[in-house]
Amino acid sequence: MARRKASRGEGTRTALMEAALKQVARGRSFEAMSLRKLAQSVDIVPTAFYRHFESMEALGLALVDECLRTLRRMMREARERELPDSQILRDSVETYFRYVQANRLHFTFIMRERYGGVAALRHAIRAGIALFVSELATDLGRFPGLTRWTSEDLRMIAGLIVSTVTEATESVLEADGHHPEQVDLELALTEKKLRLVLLAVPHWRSG
Amino acid sequence: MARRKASRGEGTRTALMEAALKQVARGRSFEAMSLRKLAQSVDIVPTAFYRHFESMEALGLALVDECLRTLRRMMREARERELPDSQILRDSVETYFRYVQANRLHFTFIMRERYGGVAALRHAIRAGIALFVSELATDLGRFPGLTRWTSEDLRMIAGLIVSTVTEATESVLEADGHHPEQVDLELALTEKKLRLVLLAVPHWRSG
DNA sequence: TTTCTTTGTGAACACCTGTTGACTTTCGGC
DNA sequence: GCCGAAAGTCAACAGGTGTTCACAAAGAAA
Repeated sequence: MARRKASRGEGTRTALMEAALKQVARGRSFEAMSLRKLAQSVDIVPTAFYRHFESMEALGLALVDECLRTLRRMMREARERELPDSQILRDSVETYFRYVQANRLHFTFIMRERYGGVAALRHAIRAGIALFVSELATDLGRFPGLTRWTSEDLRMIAGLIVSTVTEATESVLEADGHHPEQVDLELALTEKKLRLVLLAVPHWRSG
Repeated sequence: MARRKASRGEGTRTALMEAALKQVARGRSFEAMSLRKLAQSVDIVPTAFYRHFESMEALGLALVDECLRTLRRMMREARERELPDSQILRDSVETYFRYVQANRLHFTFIMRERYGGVAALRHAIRAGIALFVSELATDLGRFPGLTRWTSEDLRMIAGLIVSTVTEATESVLEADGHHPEQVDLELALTEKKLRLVLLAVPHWRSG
Protein backbone atom coordinates (compact mmCIF):
# COMPACT_ATOMS: atom_id res chain seq x y z
CA MET A 1 0.00 0.00 0.00
CA ALA A 2 0.86 3.67 -0.08
CA ARG A 3 2.43 4.02 -3.45
CA ARG A 4 5.91 5.37 -3.35
CA LYS A 5 6.24 9.10 -3.13
CA ALA A 6 6.49 10.53 -6.61
CA SER A 7 7.00 14.20 -5.90
CA ARG A 8 3.61 15.00 -7.29
CA GLY A 9 4.20 18.61 -6.41
CA GLU A 10 1.18 20.79 -6.97
CA GLY A 11 -0.79 17.61 -7.52
CA THR A 12 -0.80 16.84 -3.83
CA ARG A 13 -2.53 20.07 -3.02
CA THR A 14 -5.43 19.35 -5.32
CA ALA A 15 -5.43 15.74 -4.16
CA LEU A 16 -5.94 16.96 -0.60
CA MET A 17 -8.81 19.16 -1.69
CA GLU A 18 -10.47 16.38 -3.61
CA ALA A 19 -10.06 13.95 -0.74
CA ALA A 20 -11.69 16.45 1.60
CA LEU A 21 -14.60 16.94 -0.80
CA LYS A 22 -15.09 13.21 -1.01
CA GLN A 23 -15.13 12.90 2.75
CA VAL A 24 -17.85 15.53 2.96
CA ALA A 25 -19.78 13.75 0.23
CA ARG A 26 -19.58 10.57 2.30
CA GLY A 27 -21.43 12.29 5.11
CA ARG A 28 -18.74 13.66 7.38
CA SER A 29 -18.81 17.34 8.11
CA PHE A 30 -15.69 19.33 7.46
CA GLU A 31 -15.35 20.33 11.08
CA ALA A 32 -15.16 16.72 12.19
CA MET A 33 -12.52 15.87 9.62
CA SER A 34 -9.04 14.91 10.78
CA LEU A 35 -5.87 16.30 9.33
CA ARG A 36 -4.11 13.01 9.86
CA LYS A 37 -6.66 10.83 8.15
CA LEU A 38 -6.83 13.27 5.30
CA ALA A 39 -3.06 13.11 4.88
CA GLN A 40 -3.17 9.35 5.07
CA SER A 41 -5.78 9.17 2.34
CA VAL A 42 -3.40 10.87 -0.09
CA ASP A 43 -0.36 8.88 1.01
CA ILE A 44 1.27 11.71 2.83
CA VAL A 45 2.76 11.88 6.28
CA PRO A 46 0.65 14.20 8.52
CA THR A 47 3.24 16.93 8.81
CA ALA A 48 3.50 17.26 5.03
CA PHE A 49 0.00 18.72 5.08
CA TYR A 50 1.49 22.03 6.17
CA ARG A 51 3.50 22.25 2.98
CA HIS A 52 0.23 22.98 1.19
CA PHE A 53 -2.10 24.61 3.69
CA GLU A 54 -1.41 26.72 6.71
CA SER A 55 -4.21 25.03 8.62
CA MET A 56 -7.35 22.98 8.23
CA GLU A 57 -9.42 26.13 8.04
CA ALA A 58 -7.28 27.39 5.17
CA LEU A 59 -8.09 24.20 3.31
CA GLY A 60 -11.76 24.80 3.99
CA LEU A 61 -11.63 28.32 2.65
CA ALA A 62 -9.85 27.14 -0.47
CA LEU A 63 -12.64 24.63 -0.97
CA VAL A 64 -15.31 27.26 -0.53
CA ASP A 65 -13.54 29.30 -3.14
CA GLU A 66 -13.41 26.47 -5.61
CA CYS A 67 -17.03 25.51 -5.08
CA LEU A 68 -18.30 29.04 -5.39
CA ARG A 69 -16.33 29.35 -8.60
CA THR A 70 -18.28 26.39 -9.92
CA LEU A 71 -21.47 28.22 -9.05
CA ARG A 72 -20.42 31.36 -10.85
CA ARG A 73 -19.33 29.40 -13.89
CA MET A 74 -22.77 27.88 -14.10
CA MET A 75 -24.43 31.29 -13.94
CA ARG A 76 -22.13 32.66 -16.61
CA GLU A 77 -22.86 29.79 -18.95
CA ALA A 78 -26.57 30.18 -18.30
CA ARG A 79 -26.35 33.82 -19.29
CA GLU A 80 -24.60 33.03 -22.54
CA ARG A 81 -27.15 30.47 -23.61
CA GLU A 82 -29.96 31.87 -25.69
CA LEU A 83 -33.48 31.30 -24.48
CA PRO A 84 -35.72 29.04 -26.56
CA ASP A 85 -38.62 30.90 -24.98
CA SER A 86 -41.08 28.02 -24.91
CA GLN A 87 -40.39 25.54 -22.14
CA ILE A 88 -37.74 27.89 -20.85
CA LEU A 89 -38.58 27.13 -17.26
CA ARG A 90 -38.45 23.38 -17.60
CA ASP A 91 -35.26 23.56 -19.59
CA SER A 92 -33.57 25.84 -17.09
CA VAL A 93 -34.36 23.60 -14.16
CA GLU A 94 -33.29 20.53 -16.08
CA THR A 95 -30.02 22.14 -17.05
CA TYR A 96 -29.41 23.15 -13.46
CA PHE A 97 -30.14 19.67 -12.16
CA ARG A 98 -27.71 18.18 -14.64
CA TYR A 99 -25.14 20.68 -13.56
CA VAL A 100 -25.62 19.71 -9.95
CA GLN A 101 -25.17 16.05 -10.76
CA ALA A 102 -22.08 16.79 -12.81
CA ASN A 103 -20.57 18.75 -9.92
CA ARG A 104 -21.93 16.68 -7.08
CA LEU A 105 -18.91 17.11 -4.81
CA HIS A 106 -18.91 20.87 -5.04
CA PHE A 107 -22.61 21.20 -4.43
CA THR A 108 -22.67 18.82 -1.48
CA PHE A 109 -19.87 20.77 0.10
CA ILE A 110 -21.74 24.04 -0.25
CA MET A 111 -24.99 22.57 1.01
CA ARG A 112 -23.39 20.93 4.05
CA GLU A 113 -21.04 23.64 5.14
CA ARG A 114 -23.53 26.40 4.56
CA TYR A 115 -24.95 25.54 7.96
CA GLY A 116 -21.85 23.75 9.18
CA GLY A 117 -19.86 24.14 12.33
CA VAL A 118 -16.97 26.23 11.02
CA ALA A 119 -18.01 29.86 11.19
CA ALA A 120 -15.51 31.11 8.63
CA LEU A 121 -16.78 28.69 5.99
CA ARG A 122 -20.40 29.44 6.81
CA HIS A 123 -19.93 33.14 6.34
CA ALA A 124 -17.90 32.81 3.16
CA ILE A 125 -20.58 30.60 1.64
CA ARG A 126 -23.40 32.89 2.71
CA ALA A 127 -21.63 35.87 1.21
CA GLY A 128 -21.17 33.96 -2.03
CA ILE A 129 -24.81 32.98 -2.23
CA ALA A 130 -25.93 36.51 -1.38
CA LEU A 131 -23.87 37.73 -4.30
CA PHE A 132 -25.47 35.08 -6.44
CA VAL A 133 -28.92 36.30 -5.46
CA SER A 134 -27.98 39.87 -6.35
CA GLU A 135 -26.78 38.88 -9.79
CA LEU A 136 -29.89 36.85 -10.41
CA ALA A 137 -31.96 39.84 -9.36
CA THR A 138 -30.37 42.14 -11.91
CA ASP A 139 -30.69 39.44 -14.54
CA LEU A 140 -34.39 39.09 -13.79
CA GLY A 141 -34.77 42.84 -14.18
CA ARG A 142 -34.20 42.44 -17.89
CA PHE A 143 -37.13 40.08 -18.37
CA PRO A 144 -40.23 41.42 -20.13
CA GLY A 145 -42.64 41.51 -17.23
CA LEU A 146 -40.09 42.66 -14.68
CA THR A 147 -38.53 45.75 -16.20
CA ARG A 148 -40.47 48.12 -13.98
CA TRP A 149 -39.87 46.31 -10.69
CA THR A 150 -37.90 47.97 -7.93
CA SER A 151 -34.54 46.41 -7.19
CA GLU A 152 -35.82 45.51 -3.76
CA ASP A 153 -38.69 43.50 -5.22
CA LEU A 154 -36.36 41.90 -7.70
CA ARG A 155 -34.13 40.77 -4.86
CA MET A 156 -37.19 39.41 -3.12
CA ILE A 157 -38.26 37.25 -6.03
CA ALA A 158 -34.68 36.20 -6.69
CA GLY A 159 -34.42 35.04 -3.10
CA LEU A 160 -37.65 33.11 -3.48
CA ILE A 161 -36.34 31.36 -6.55
CA VAL A 162 -32.97 30.59 -5.01
CA SER A 163 -34.40 29.11 -1.83
CA THR A 164 -36.71 26.94 -3.90
CA VAL A 165 -33.91 25.69 -6.09
CA THR A 166 -31.64 25.23 -3.09
CA GLU A 167 -34.13 22.94 -1.45
CA ALA A 168 -34.44 20.98 -4.67
CA THR A 169 -30.67 20.68 -4.85
CA GLU A 170 -30.60 18.74 -1.63
CA SER A 171 -33.13 16.26 -3.04
CA VAL A 172 -31.13 15.83 -6.21
CA LEU A 173 -27.93 15.19 -4.31
CA GLU A 174 -29.59 12.68 -2.06
CA ALA A 175 -31.37 10.84 -4.83
CA ASP A 176 -28.48 10.91 -7.27
CA GLY A 177 -27.50 7.47 -8.40
CA HIS A 178 -29.71 5.35 -6.21
CA HIS A 179 -33.12 6.73 -7.15
CA PRO A 180 -32.97 8.37 -10.57
CA GLU A 181 -36.75 8.44 -10.82
CA GLN A 182 -36.91 10.70 -7.78
CA VAL A 183 -34.79 13.25 -9.60
CA ASP A 184 -37.48 13.42 -12.28
CA LEU A 185 -40.15 13.87 -9.64
CA GLU A 186 -38.20 16.69 -8.06
CA LEU A 187 -37.70 18.22 -11.47
CA ALA A 188 -41.42 18.34 -12.11
CA LEU A 189 -42.08 19.62 -8.62
CA THR A 190 -39.54 22.40 -8.84
CA GLU A 191 -40.81 23.48 -12.22
CA LYS A 192 -44.31 23.69 -10.78
CA LYS A 193 -43.13 25.81 -7.87
CA LEU A 194 -41.34 28.26 -10.10
CA ARG A 195 -44.24 28.37 -12.51
CA LEU A 196 -46.52 29.27 -9.63
CA VAL A 197 -44.21 32.06 -8.56
CA LEU A 198 -43.92 33.50 -12.04
CA LEU A 199 -47.69 33.28 -12.40
CA ALA A 200 -47.98 35.91 -9.70
CA VAL A 201 -45.64 38.36 -11.36
CA PRO A 202 -48.17 40.14 -13.60
CA HIS A 203 -50.47 40.74 -10.64
CA TRP A 204 -47.91 42.10 -8.25
CA ARG A 205 -47.85 45.61 -7.03
CA SER A 206 -45.42 46.57 -4.38
CA GLY A 207 -46.17 48.24 -1.06
CA MET B 1 -15.47 24.71 40.93
CA ALA B 2 -17.62 21.74 40.02
CA ARG B 3 -20.31 21.92 42.60
CA ARG B 4 -20.63 18.81 44.71
CA LYS B 5 -22.69 16.05 43.27
CA ALA B 6 -26.27 16.46 44.42
CA SER B 7 -27.87 13.36 43.01
CA ARG B 8 -29.84 15.47 40.61
CA GLY B 9 -31.24 12.28 39.16
CA GLU B 10 -33.33 12.91 36.10
CA GLY B 11 -32.05 16.46 36.15
CA THR B 12 -28.67 15.41 34.82
CA ARG B 13 -30.18 13.93 31.73
CA THR B 14 -31.93 17.13 30.79
CA ALA B 15 -28.84 19.10 31.80
CA LEU B 16 -26.84 17.09 29.29
CA MET B 17 -29.37 17.78 26.59
CA GLU B 18 -29.43 21.47 27.31
CA ALA B 19 -25.66 21.68 27.39
CA ALA B 20 -25.51 20.00 24.00
CA LEU B 21 -28.06 22.43 22.57
CA LYS B 22 -26.06 25.35 23.88
CA GLN B 23 -22.91 24.01 22.29
CA VAL B 24 -24.65 23.79 18.94
CA ALA B 25 -25.97 27.31 19.40
CA ARG B 26 -22.42 28.48 19.97
CA GLY B 27 -21.46 27.25 16.54
CA ARG B 28 -20.13 23.74 17.05
CA SER B 29 -21.77 20.99 15.09
CA PHE B 30 -23.10 18.02 17.00
CA GLU B 31 -20.80 15.61 15.23
CA ALA B 32 -17.73 17.47 16.42
CA MET B 33 -18.91 17.55 20.02
CA SER B 34 -16.96 15.61 22.62
CA LEU B 35 -18.56 13.35 25.17
CA ARG B 36 -15.95 14.28 27.71
CA LYS B 37 -16.32 18.02 27.41
CA LEU B 38 -20.06 17.66 27.50
CA ALA B 39 -19.83 15.65 30.71
CA GLN B 40 -17.43 18.19 32.14
CA SER B 41 -19.82 21.04 31.38
CA VAL B 42 -22.47 19.46 33.60
CA ASP B 43 -20.02 18.50 36.33
CA ILE B 44 -20.08 14.83 35.62
CA VAL B 45 -17.28 12.37 35.17
CA PRO B 46 -17.16 11.13 31.56
CA THR B 47 -18.24 7.60 32.32
CA ALA B 48 -21.41 8.81 34.05
CA PHE B 49 -22.66 9.92 30.65
CA TYR B 50 -23.59 6.33 29.90
CA ARG B 51 -26.00 6.28 32.83
CA HIS B 52 -28.25 8.52 30.76
CA PHE B 53 -27.53 7.77 27.11
CA GLU B 54 -26.31 4.67 25.39
CA SER B 55 -24.15 6.73 23.07
CA MET B 56 -23.63 10.18 21.66
CA GLU B 57 -25.94 9.38 18.77
CA ALA B 58 -28.69 8.43 21.21
CA LEU B 59 -28.34 11.87 22.77
CA GLY B 60 -28.65 13.39 19.31
CA LEU B 61 -31.80 11.48 18.52
CA ALA B 62 -33.32 12.51 21.84
CA LEU B 63 -32.55 16.10 20.93
CA VAL B 64 -34.13 15.76 17.51
CA ASP B 65 -37.20 14.40 19.21
CA GLU B 66 -37.42 17.28 21.62
CA CYS B 67 -36.88 19.89 18.94
CA LEU B 68 -39.43 18.39 16.59
CA ARG B 69 -41.90 18.34 19.45
CA THR B 70 -41.41 22.08 19.76
CA LEU B 71 -42.23 22.39 16.09
CA ARG B 72 -45.41 20.38 16.39
CA ARG B 73 -46.48 22.32 19.45
CA MET B 74 -46.20 25.51 17.46
CA MET B 75 -48.32 24.14 14.66
CA ARG B 76 -50.97 22.93 17.09
CA GLU B 77 -51.17 26.31 18.77
CA ALA B 78 -51.37 28.01 15.39
CA ARG B 79 -54.31 25.83 14.45
CA GLU B 80 -56.18 26.68 17.64
CA ARG B 81 -55.82 30.41 17.17
CA GLU B 82 -58.67 32.03 15.31
CA LEU B 83 -57.85 34.02 12.22
CA PRO B 84 -58.42 37.79 12.35
CA ASP B 85 -58.65 37.59 8.57
CA SER B 86 -57.15 40.97 7.82
CA GLN B 87 -53.39 41.07 8.16
CA ILE B 88 -53.42 37.31 8.67
CA LEU B 89 -50.24 36.83 6.72
CA ARG B 90 -48.25 39.45 8.54
CA ASP B 91 -49.54 38.23 11.89
CA SER B 92 -48.71 34.63 11.15
CA VAL B 93 -45.15 35.39 10.14
CA GLU B 94 -44.69 37.65 13.14
CA THR B 95 -45.99 34.98 15.48
CA TYR B 96 -43.69 32.45 13.94
CA PHE B 97 -40.67 34.72 14.26
CA ARG B 98 -41.42 35.31 17.91
CA TYR B 99 -41.75 31.59 18.40
CA VAL B 100 -38.36 31.04 16.82
CA GLN B 101 -36.76 33.61 19.08
CA ALA B 102 -38.43 32.11 22.13
CA ASN B 103 -37.13 28.65 21.21
CA ARG B 104 -33.82 29.69 19.75
CA LEU B 105 -31.88 26.64 20.92
CA HIS B 106 -34.32 24.16 19.42
CA PHE B 107 -34.50 25.91 16.10
CA THR B 108 -30.75 26.34 15.74
CA PHE B 109 -30.31 22.65 16.41
CA ILE B 110 -32.78 21.71 13.73
CA MET B 111 -31.32 24.14 11.21
CA ARG B 112 -27.73 23.02 11.80
CA GLU B 113 -28.18 19.30 12.03
CA ARG B 114 -30.62 19.17 9.15
CA TYR B 115 -27.60 19.19 6.87
CA GLY B 116 -25.18 18.03 9.52
CA GLY B 117 -22.65 15.23 9.52
CA VAL B 118 -24.60 12.62 11.49
CA ALA B 119 -26.78 10.72 9.05
CA ALA B 120 -29.23 9.44 11.64
CA LEU B 121 -30.02 12.95 12.83
CA ARG B 122 -30.28 14.29 9.30
CA HIS B 123 -32.82 11.69 8.31
CA ALA B 124 -34.87 12.01 11.48
CA ILE B 125 -35.08 15.77 11.00
CA ARG B 126 -35.99 15.45 7.35
CA ALA B 127 -38.72 12.99 8.15
CA GLY B 128 -40.08 15.36 10.78
CA ILE B 129 -40.12 18.29 8.40
CA ALA B 130 -41.71 16.23 5.66
CA LEU B 131 -44.49 15.37 8.07
CA PHE B 132 -44.79 19.03 8.89
CA VAL B 133 -45.19 19.86 5.21
CA SER B 134 -47.92 17.24 4.85
CA GLU B 135 -49.89 18.64 7.74
CA LEU B 136 -49.56 22.14 6.42
CA ALA B 137 -50.79 20.91 3.05
CA THR B 138 -54.00 19.46 4.47
CA ASP B 139 -54.49 22.60 6.53
CA LEU B 140 -54.15 24.72 3.43
CA GLY B 141 -56.76 22.57 1.72
CA ARG B 142 -59.39 24.07 4.00
CA PHE B 143 -58.71 27.61 2.88
CA PRO B 144 -61.29 29.32 0.64
CA GLY B 145 -59.36 29.46 -2.60
CA LEU B 146 -57.70 26.09 -2.21
CA THR B 147 -60.55 23.68 -1.59
CA ARG B 148 -60.45 22.29 -5.10
CA TRP B 149 -56.70 21.80 -5.33
CA THR B 150 -55.26 18.33 -5.70
CA SER B 151 -53.33 17.06 -2.71
CA GLU B 152 -50.24 16.99 -4.87
CA ASP B 153 -50.52 20.68 -5.66
CA LEU B 154 -51.26 21.43 -2.04
CA ARG B 155 -48.05 19.68 -1.04
CA MET B 156 -46.25 21.69 -3.68
CA ILE B 157 -47.38 25.02 -2.33
CA ALA B 158 -46.83 23.88 1.25
CA GLY B 159 -43.26 23.01 0.35
CA LEU B 160 -42.82 26.41 -1.22
CA ILE B 161 -44.03 28.12 1.93
CA VAL B 162 -41.93 25.98 4.22
CA SER B 163 -38.70 26.50 2.31
CA THR B 164 -39.34 30.23 2.30
CA VAL B 165 -39.97 30.33 6.01
CA THR B 166 -37.02 28.03 6.69
CA GLU B 167 -34.68 30.39 4.94
CA ALA B 168 -36.08 33.26 6.95
CA THR B 169 -35.56 31.29 10.14
CA GLU B 170 -31.84 31.23 9.58
CA SER B 171 -31.80 35.01 9.26
CA VAL B 172 -33.79 35.43 12.43
CA LEU B 173 -31.49 33.15 14.38
CA GLU B 174 -28.42 34.93 13.13
CA ALA B 175 -29.75 38.42 13.74
CA ASP B 176 -31.36 37.66 17.09
CA GLY B 177 -30.06 39.89 19.82
CA HIS B 178 -27.36 41.78 18.01
CA HIS B 179 -29.37 43.24 15.13
CA PRO B 180 -33.03 43.47 16.08
CA GLU B 181 -33.75 45.79 13.19
CA GLN B 182 -32.72 43.07 10.75
CA VAL B 183 -35.42 40.82 12.15
CA ASP B 184 -37.98 43.42 11.14
CA LEU B 185 -36.51 43.62 7.67
CA GLU B 186 -36.67 39.86 7.31
CA LEU B 187 -40.23 39.95 8.58
CA ALA B 188 -41.29 42.37 5.87
CA LEU B 189 -39.37 40.42 3.25
CA THR B 190 -40.89 37.09 4.19
CA GLU B 191 -44.37 38.54 4.22
CA LYS B 192 -43.80 39.88 0.73
CA LYS B 193 -42.61 36.52 -0.52
CA LEU B 194 -45.61 34.71 0.86
CA ARG B 195 -47.95 37.39 -0.43
CA LEU B 196 -46.50 36.91 -3.89
CA VAL B 197 -47.03 33.18 -3.71
CA LEU B 198 -50.61 33.51 -2.56
CA LEU B 199 -51.24 36.05 -5.28
CA ALA B 200 -50.71 33.30 -7.82
CA VAL B 201 -53.21 30.93 -6.26
CA PRO B 202 -56.36 32.18 -8.03
CA HIS B 203 -54.66 31.89 -11.40
CA TRP B 204 -53.27 28.42 -10.98
CA ARG B 205 -54.37 25.47 -12.97
CA SER B 206 -52.53 22.26 -12.60
CA GLY B 207 -51.02 20.14 -15.38
C1' DT C 1 -32.51 -0.94 59.42
C1' DT C 2 -31.54 -3.46 55.78
C1' DT C 3 -31.77 -3.96 50.81
C1' DC C 4 -31.87 -2.59 46.09
C1' DT C 5 -31.64 0.52 42.34
C1' DT C 6 -29.97 4.59 40.56
C1' DT C 7 -26.35 7.68 39.87
C1' DG C 8 -21.68 9.11 40.11
C1' DT C 9 -16.49 7.97 40.83
C1' DG C 10 -11.62 6.80 39.61
C1' DA C 11 -8.14 4.25 37.44
C1' DA C 12 -6.79 2.43 33.37
C1' DC C 13 -7.06 0.93 28.40
C1' DA C 14 -5.63 1.74 23.62
C1' DC C 15 -5.85 4.97 20.39
C1' DC C 16 -6.14 9.42 17.83
C1' DT C 17 -5.30 14.47 17.72
C1' DG C 18 -2.50 18.84 15.91
C1' DT C 19 2.06 20.71 15.78
C1' DT C 20 7.26 21.28 16.71
C1' DG C 21 11.89 20.82 14.67
C1' DA C 22 15.66 18.87 12.32
C1' DC C 23 16.53 15.84 8.59
C1' DT C 24 16.33 13.84 3.63
C1' DT C 25 14.87 13.49 -0.98
C1' DT C 26 13.57 15.31 -5.47
C1' DC C 27 13.98 18.18 -9.35
C1' DG C 28 14.22 22.39 -12.30
C1' DG C 29 17.36 26.21 -13.45
C1' DC C 30 22.03 27.62 -13.79
C1' DG D 1 27.21 18.77 -12.24
C1' DC D 2 25.82 22.06 -8.54
C1' DC D 3 22.59 24.68 -5.89
C1' DG D 4 18.55 25.91 -3.76
C1' DA D 5 13.87 25.65 -3.24
C1' DA D 6 9.92 22.61 -2.84
C1' DA D 7 7.97 18.48 -1.00
C1' DG D 8 8.13 14.60 1.93
C1' DT D 9 9.95 12.04 6.17
C1' DC D 10 10.69 10.74 11.01
C1' DA D 11 10.51 11.05 15.98
C1' DA D 12 8.47 13.10 19.56
C1' DC D 13 5.52 16.22 22.26
C1' DA D 14 1.47 17.06 25.16
C1' DG D 15 -2.94 16.36 25.32
C1' DG D 16 -7.66 14.67 24.00
C1' DT D 17 -10.80 10.61 22.65
C1' DG D 18 -14.41 6.83 23.79
C1' DT D 19 -15.06 2.93 26.66
C1' DT D 20 -14.14 -0.94 30.22
C1' DC D 21 -14.63 -2.25 34.91
C1' DA D 22 -14.98 -2.54 39.80
C1' DC D 23 -16.31 0.35 43.40
C1' DA D 24 -18.86 4.03 46.40
C1' DA D 25 -22.49 7.06 47.76
C1' DA D 26 -27.21 8.19 48.10
C1' DG D 27 -32.27 7.67 48.39
C1' DA D 28 -36.37 4.97 48.13
C1' DA D 29 -38.72 0.74 49.35
C1' DA D 30 -39.18 -3.01 52.32
